[in-house]
Amino acid sequence: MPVTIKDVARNAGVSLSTVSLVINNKANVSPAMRAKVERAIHDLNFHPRRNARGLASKKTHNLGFILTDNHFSFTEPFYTKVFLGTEFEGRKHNYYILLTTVPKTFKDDDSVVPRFLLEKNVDGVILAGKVPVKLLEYIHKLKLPIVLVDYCSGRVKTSCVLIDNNQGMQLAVKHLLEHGHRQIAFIGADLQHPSIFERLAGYKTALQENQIAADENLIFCSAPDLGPDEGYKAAQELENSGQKFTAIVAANDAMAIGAMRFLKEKEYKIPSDISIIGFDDVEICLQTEPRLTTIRVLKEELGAIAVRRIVETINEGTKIINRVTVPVELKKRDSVAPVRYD
Amino acid sequence: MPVTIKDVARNAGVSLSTVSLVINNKANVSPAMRAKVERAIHDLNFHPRRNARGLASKKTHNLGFILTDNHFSFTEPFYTKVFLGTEFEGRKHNYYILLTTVPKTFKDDDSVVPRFLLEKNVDGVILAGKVPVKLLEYIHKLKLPIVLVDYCSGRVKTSCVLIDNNQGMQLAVKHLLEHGHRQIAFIGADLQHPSIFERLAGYKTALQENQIAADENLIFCSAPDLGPDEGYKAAQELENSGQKFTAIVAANDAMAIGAMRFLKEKEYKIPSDISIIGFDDVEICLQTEPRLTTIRVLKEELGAIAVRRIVETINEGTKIINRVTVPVELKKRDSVAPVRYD
DNA sequence: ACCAGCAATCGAAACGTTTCGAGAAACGAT
DNA sequence: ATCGTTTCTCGAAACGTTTCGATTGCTGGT
Repeated sequence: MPVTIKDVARNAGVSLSTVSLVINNKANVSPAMRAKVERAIHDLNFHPRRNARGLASKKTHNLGFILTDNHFSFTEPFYTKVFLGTEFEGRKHNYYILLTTVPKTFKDDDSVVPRFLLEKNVDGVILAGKVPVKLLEYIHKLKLPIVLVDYCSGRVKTSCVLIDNNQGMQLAVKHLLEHGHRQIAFIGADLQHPSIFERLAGYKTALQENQIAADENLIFCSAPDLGPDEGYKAAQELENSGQKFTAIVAANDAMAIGAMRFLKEKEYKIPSDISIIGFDDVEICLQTEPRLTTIRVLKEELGAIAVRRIVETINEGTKIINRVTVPVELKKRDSVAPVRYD
Repeated sequence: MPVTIKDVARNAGVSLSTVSLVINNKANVSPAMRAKVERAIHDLNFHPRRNARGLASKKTHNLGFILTDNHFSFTEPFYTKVFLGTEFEGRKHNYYILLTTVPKTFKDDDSVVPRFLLEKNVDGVILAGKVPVKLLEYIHKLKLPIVLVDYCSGRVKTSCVLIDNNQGMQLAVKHLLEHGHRQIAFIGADLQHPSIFERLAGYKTALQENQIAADENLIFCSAPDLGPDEGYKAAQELENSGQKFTAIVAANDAMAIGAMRFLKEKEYKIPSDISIIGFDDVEICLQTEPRLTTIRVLKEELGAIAVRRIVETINEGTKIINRVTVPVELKKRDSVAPVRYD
């Protein structure tokens, strides 16, 4: 019943293989033949089946997108945007994205390995955020192209799409310095994650470049994750520590928002008493009171670049591994004010 | 190189078909044989290829998820959650979800028809929000199972997973009535969308049940979409109209948030001057100032139910069309206060 | 002892493409 | 004219499963 390549061949009076050549835009088919076939394809409204093509060509035209459970729950708005970026870019290249999460304690065990890997149902894999090295090694063994987003592993060499974390945090700190702040606290989390580490590094660099000694007592990185509650607690610790501070930079917006909640509960006025800057520019920043000044990260763009990279390596079979860093910008809003001298 | 069903058959000393029977858990295979085959499968670490299975069985184990461009951009946090609900429930049933958007002016044209439909790469389709009837008819012709989420079409009969909009809005309005409010405005949008229409209906019902005549001058539904900017404008119109009002119910949270922005700019205090209630309970509600009282909708659950329904109809081949309505609850937070008499 | 009926197993075709190598046709150089 | 190339087209095998009908071997009723 459904129209197949056979029907097209018959209708056009050519062989199956010729039709296939036309479909796949291969060279060495005469214009006349091509026209005839295209006519038939159009007349019959033919569309080759993905499954059949996949079996014959060993290409699925799917890409896997993997992140860890905890990244997804704590920083969902961020990674959701990245995913959407892959989805839309994927469509342009005729790829669908299969999304899945893995536990961060991944081990090489069928019950936990993403099904699309077992079933060989993807042509490449994009992984976002810090992912278990075991998983990377597993995928590497499968000989599948890999692109990492917002992470880079020393153990397994892959292409990476990175955020300019260091530069971003420098922008934030310098912005505060320009407003006269000198006691600037940093609240973050697990420094195992390179992105957070880099943000902290950027913080230190910016201070040093302005002849200010980074004070370890103003750095709070004991939180295990990057959620608002962790931000709340970090701000709490900061205040309890008795350290004087006039501004906070947070490792991401979620933490900044949590910190704002704490500060407001304590009757601090933002930004007049305390200035604060986030990182990522998720949508909520526009709805906070005051609206959160932050470092804008082009999240969809990260995903889109990852897709382009992986499609390239699929098509060209090139093994070239590269690393691209996506720039970042300071998005000024209402959570920063000049320091008060009183 | 990769291990196939053939290798398993050889290793277990049985025929291809027997292995297939075991893989698919079919009846009529002796325990002894089953054990032997399972052993071989495990020893060889065999996993059948999705593509090959798909070609032979005409099942892709993919589901399509479609929404319209404008729904996605204006109410992204809502539909993203629904999508995530499908994704996670899909995984439990061994289905992947292929996400795509269509323009709301869909016409039956290859450049716009989702590729997974052309390529016969899904076993069923979930559509969320109001979708073009042309698209429904197109999918219907393909004989694919369809489930609608947060929409129901009179033209094409399908299963639907619905929100109890009417009841939800009644809860909201009654909550305000209990706080003494009598002039309650409704801000919404395009009444062509059944969900919005039902919410408005719930608003009217609640008022009538309390012997209050619904005042058409307090109803603002001219916005084309449901975003914050539309909420802002609706609140503006409301205020410009000169009508007295002490509370607002919004057709969704995004509009409520926009309205709050307007009210704050005009120096109204929320909730002491004006109370406001949203609908959907998206995450931003927790970050607004004050935190937005709203009607909680189980968004992931909507998606999950849709997947279960569609998987049932795929497996059982049943043509049963049903409609399930997911209940809703009032989530009290800080944007409602007793009316002031002054 | 015989046979109907059933359960378990198997062989072969089918699913709808791609791809590879072979053959035919056209061409240019000698 | 002849021959070696190049260009175009085709036939057939291959991809890795599922499925259907056929076959074999049992079971139990007579």
